[in-house]
Amino acid sequence: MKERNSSNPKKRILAAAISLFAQKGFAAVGVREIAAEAGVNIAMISYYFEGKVGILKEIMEEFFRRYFLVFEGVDDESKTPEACVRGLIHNIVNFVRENTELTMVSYNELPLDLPEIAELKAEKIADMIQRISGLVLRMGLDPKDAFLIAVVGPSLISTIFTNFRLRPVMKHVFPFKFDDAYYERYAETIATLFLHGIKGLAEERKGKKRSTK
Amino acid sequence: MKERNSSNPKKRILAAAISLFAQKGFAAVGVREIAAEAGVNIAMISYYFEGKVGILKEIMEEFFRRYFLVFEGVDDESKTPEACVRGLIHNIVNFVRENTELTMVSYNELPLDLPEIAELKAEKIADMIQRISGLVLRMGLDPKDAFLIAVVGPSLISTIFTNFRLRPVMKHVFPFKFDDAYYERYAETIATLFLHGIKGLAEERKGKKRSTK
Amino acid sequence: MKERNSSNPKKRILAAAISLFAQKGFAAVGVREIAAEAGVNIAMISYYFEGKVGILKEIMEEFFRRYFLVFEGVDDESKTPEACVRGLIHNIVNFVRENTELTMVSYNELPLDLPEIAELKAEKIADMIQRISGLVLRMGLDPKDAFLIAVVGPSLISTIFTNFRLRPVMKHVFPFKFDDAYYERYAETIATLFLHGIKGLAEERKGKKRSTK
Amino acid sequence: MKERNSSNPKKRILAAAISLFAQKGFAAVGVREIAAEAGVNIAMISYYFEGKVGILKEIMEEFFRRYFLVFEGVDDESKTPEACVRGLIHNIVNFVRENTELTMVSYNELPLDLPEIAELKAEKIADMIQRISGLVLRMGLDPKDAFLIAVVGPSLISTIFTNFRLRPVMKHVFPFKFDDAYYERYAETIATLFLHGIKGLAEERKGKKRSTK
DNA sequence: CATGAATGAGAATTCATTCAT
DNA sequence: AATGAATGAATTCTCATTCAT
Repeated sequence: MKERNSSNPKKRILAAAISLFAQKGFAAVGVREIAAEAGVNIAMISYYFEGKVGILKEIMEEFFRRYFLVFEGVDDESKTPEACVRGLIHNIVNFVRENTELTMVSYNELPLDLPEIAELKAEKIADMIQRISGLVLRMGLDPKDAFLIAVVGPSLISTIFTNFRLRPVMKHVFPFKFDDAYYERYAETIATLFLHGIKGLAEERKGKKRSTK
Repeated sequence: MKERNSSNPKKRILAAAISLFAQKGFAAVGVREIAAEAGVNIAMISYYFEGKVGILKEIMEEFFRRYFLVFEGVDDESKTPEACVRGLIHNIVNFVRENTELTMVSYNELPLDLPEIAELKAEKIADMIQRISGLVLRMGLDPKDAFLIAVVGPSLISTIFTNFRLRPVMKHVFPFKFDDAYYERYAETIATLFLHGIKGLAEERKGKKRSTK
Repeated sequence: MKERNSSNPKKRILAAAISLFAQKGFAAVGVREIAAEAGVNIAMISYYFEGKVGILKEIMEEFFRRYFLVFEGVDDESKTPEACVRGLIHNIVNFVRENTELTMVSYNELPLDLPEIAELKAEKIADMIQRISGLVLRMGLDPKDAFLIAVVGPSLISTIFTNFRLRPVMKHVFPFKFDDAYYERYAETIATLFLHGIKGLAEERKGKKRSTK
Repeated sequence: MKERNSSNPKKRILAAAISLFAQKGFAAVGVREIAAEAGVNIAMISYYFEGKVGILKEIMEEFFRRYFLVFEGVDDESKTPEACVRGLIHNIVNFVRENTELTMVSYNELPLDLPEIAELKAEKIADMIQRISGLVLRMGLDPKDAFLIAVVGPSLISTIFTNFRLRPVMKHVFPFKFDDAYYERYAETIATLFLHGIKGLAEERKGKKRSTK
């Protein structure tokens, strides 16, 4: 992903930081460590990023920039809702697969209180929620039912992200081969899980409405 | 939960640390900050916990100790599998609700590479997986299908935990009142979501088996 | 020597301190370490010795008290000077052998600037020099020749003490068995070395005096 | 020796450390004290030496580097053994005179157990013993008699080193003027002492051999 | 652009000592 | 006589940043 051996020092710093942040968390990594890993002088970090948090900002912006692309073109009117959801899930799985460390850095830091990035986070999160909600709507849930949307959307995302997030501690317990076949089957499985789940929710909802009439 | 105004200094340190770690992450919190928040001398941290990581260790051990209790008595033979799962989900939601910060500290640090707690994590994770898997089995999935179990179990847990984990950034977007009614409905909702989802997976599985015969 | 398993806590502290100071030097040993080694509560050190330096003071006083006994009764008029010197050297070797750690602690700290024990050191050193000088005199050197006495006395002492002092680093280079036979031969050897050396000095001295007449 | 007012911060740190270590011992000196004495920022100590023991390592390496030079060219075949020994003793006395603090720091720390420098010490000691032994051999002792060599060599060295080592506590007792004349006479005196002593040992040895035949 | 040196604040930890019990 | 808790200062070391070159 990020070229670690690039001749571009800024890219090397970014690549080193992503790798180290993903492994240890932002706060636990020092600039000296990043500079050493990137093969760059320490002063270059302030020069290019105006400090350590500057790196994190660029990382998170890059993450959301790429992440949002996943939602482009998914909501295709010509396809059935089910096909849309299956396609989206495949795309997200593939996205995280191809941007694992970038995603983990951003996802791990999301709930932590770091004043310097609070604004950035708020802005991106609002954007993100809007996109995922739009899609869940198409899957048969009543648009007026914000609650279900607010439950199902994050549940789907957290399911996928957490699969990667806890990989380091889980891999010793679940000895799967994480190859193309695994991810193909994984995406299919959670698509089935959520599509049936959503259908169940929608039916139950209808039943309730009728009974309350 | 943890008494912040306890006369017991060790408990005060633990309470202060849990709160600060949950807010900023373990690495971003200093011992001076903890000591100040707990109203104790800095040296007391080494005295009681033998260093900063000692606090985290006790926190994680306490988390898992309490967390494992949730699974006790859930697998009741006299109840239907559906009732068991609904009960478990309620219990987990209530557990996280009552131990939010404790849970978040442990859950946030889980994927981060902190050598001093690697062993502790590995041990607890293995235990945890075993318990959750046992329950998923009862819900109608074929015991031989380790893959589905390895997908559904973590998906359920991550859904609940992430609901709390991303609360700080989400609360501005979803302006619900997080009261008893909310949590009641939340637990019911994801119970329905997963029960229908699992049923869907089980049926699809049967269909495949038959077609491959 | 010092009973490590004594029921007397003060003696246990002293024994532990002597051992640790001898190994690492006074400044490098902490009171907690001493207390742990002695199996005693930390507060007992202040209670019995009024602080860490108090232990060192008692150690040095004990060392000099025992060391001075070696010189008692050595200067026997009925024996030849040579016999006196040989006897003294044997006694010193045996003394250091039986009080190795006690001696090393005191001897190692001797040149270091520790204000609290400066007075103690000055007092004991003056006493010590007087005793050794008296003996060197009997060995044939002119009493008026303070210079020779000031050279030979310390040379003899430093030879013996350093043999023990550098034992830890030397033992890998000189693989002797440090048994009774070794020490017997060692004492004989340096007695011969110094007796012949002193005789040589005395003769040269006479020659010079004559030539300057 | 070490320029204390050098513009080179590393040299200033080294000079300050040597002076303070010689006075109080390695363990009793803090890095803050060294930094203050050297007029540099505390962080520079880690920057240049990677910690406090790093300073000691460089000091000891520098000591041995210089000390070994003293033995170069001493073993001159064209001179009598006596002349060689007298020359060596002069050289050692002059060396310690010109490198007093450097020597004292190294010599004082030699027997103390400091794990970080254990390897360095072992290596240098082995080297040192070899050099001194080679010279003692030339003085008439039987090369097969390792015991005598192991006694006489260290005795000579410890005599000279201890003369400097105990200077601080001795100077009040022996009110000599420590000028060129003193050191000249001092070197001559111990040369005579050891040359006659060794001759005595060699003769006695021969006598024993004959009597055992 | 890039570097090595330098800074001052802050990190975690340990120190010897004292206190109430 | 003895303890465990507690203190405040001091320990070494590392932090992110900046500067002159």
